[in-house]
Amino acid sequence: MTSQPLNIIFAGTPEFAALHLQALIDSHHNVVAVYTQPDKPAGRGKKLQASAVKALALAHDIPCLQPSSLKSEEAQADLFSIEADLMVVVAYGLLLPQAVLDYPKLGCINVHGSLLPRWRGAAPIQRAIWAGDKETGVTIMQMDIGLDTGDMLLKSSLPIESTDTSASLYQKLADVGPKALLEAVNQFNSLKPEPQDDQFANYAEKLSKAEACIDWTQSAVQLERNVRAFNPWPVAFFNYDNQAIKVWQSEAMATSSSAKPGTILAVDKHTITVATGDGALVLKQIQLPGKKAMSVTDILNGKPNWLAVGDCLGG
RNA sequence: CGCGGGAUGGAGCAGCCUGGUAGCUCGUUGGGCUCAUAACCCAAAGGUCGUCGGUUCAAAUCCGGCUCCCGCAA
Repeated sequence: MTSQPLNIIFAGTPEFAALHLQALIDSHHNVVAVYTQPDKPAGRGKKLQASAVKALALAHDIPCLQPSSLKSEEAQADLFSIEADLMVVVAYGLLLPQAVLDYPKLGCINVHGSLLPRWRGAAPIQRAIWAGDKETGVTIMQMDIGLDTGDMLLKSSLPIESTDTSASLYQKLADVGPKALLEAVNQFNSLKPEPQDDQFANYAEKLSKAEACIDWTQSAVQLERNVRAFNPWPVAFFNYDNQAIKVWQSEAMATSSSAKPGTILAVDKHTITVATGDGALVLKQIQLPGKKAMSVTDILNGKPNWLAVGDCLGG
């Protein structure tokens, strides 16, 4: 059962990647080096912040490299000086040139957060929710020069619940992903690479702040998905009283109102119902700038005459 | 030193500018009304006003330090 220990180079950046790195560290394989993006100013103080992957690498005394690109000969020379059988890439954020892909004896494999060929690209998990998919998963693939186009080695799927947010789905995939990765690494030689059928491929475009701004002319069903897909980032929001108000929890309701999209149709103790292009969106948990997310009940307790029936919310 | 908001009974807020009995909307508990209720009426409990220090006869309120939370920007 236990396969030959492999010398592995790991490349990744955020928390999701770190969990995969942890799994490899805990395995009988050797993580000989870690690649991650350069520290960037982040957070409130503009302080340089190390990635989750870097933090984990340092904690385990694994050499950590942070080139801003792998295209330069210099960066590649560093890489080629590391003896490795396999390179594992998870949410790294940098493109790997052909020379890098060819370097490890077993090539480079990638853990991708969707059931390829669906949702190739940057935001597969979020886009699956955004599109209303019923199922998603992770795909382990042999990387090639294209964007998430390599041959698939192993898939693991799971259902998307109607209450799943990108945050919750990340968490679920963070459980499935590392297991699938270990399985793939351990049984690497017996896996049969399966080409992707381009016919079913689509691209998971990166989420943007602009996209999170609620367009009330869209359908309530779509907006409700946006709320879940854009959680925890960038978080769906609307404008009211010169403030950007984030929506953390909502519900789509079928109604046939002729009110202008964005109009508040009803306010009760626990919810605010807003007209959309198709149906109504019931707001349940929202957040004001400078405040924590709170239930509509709490907001209304503090600001009784705010958000009243008839008011029109901006997009 | 990137910009900014905030910390007040269990929750959400007001009060701070113009120091002097801590208020509102809820929740909780008890009672009443009702066929009934998450509705309504009455009553009660519950707060060292984030923390440390300063000014003052007197500080939630003015001044300074600290901790924590959050929005923007990245």
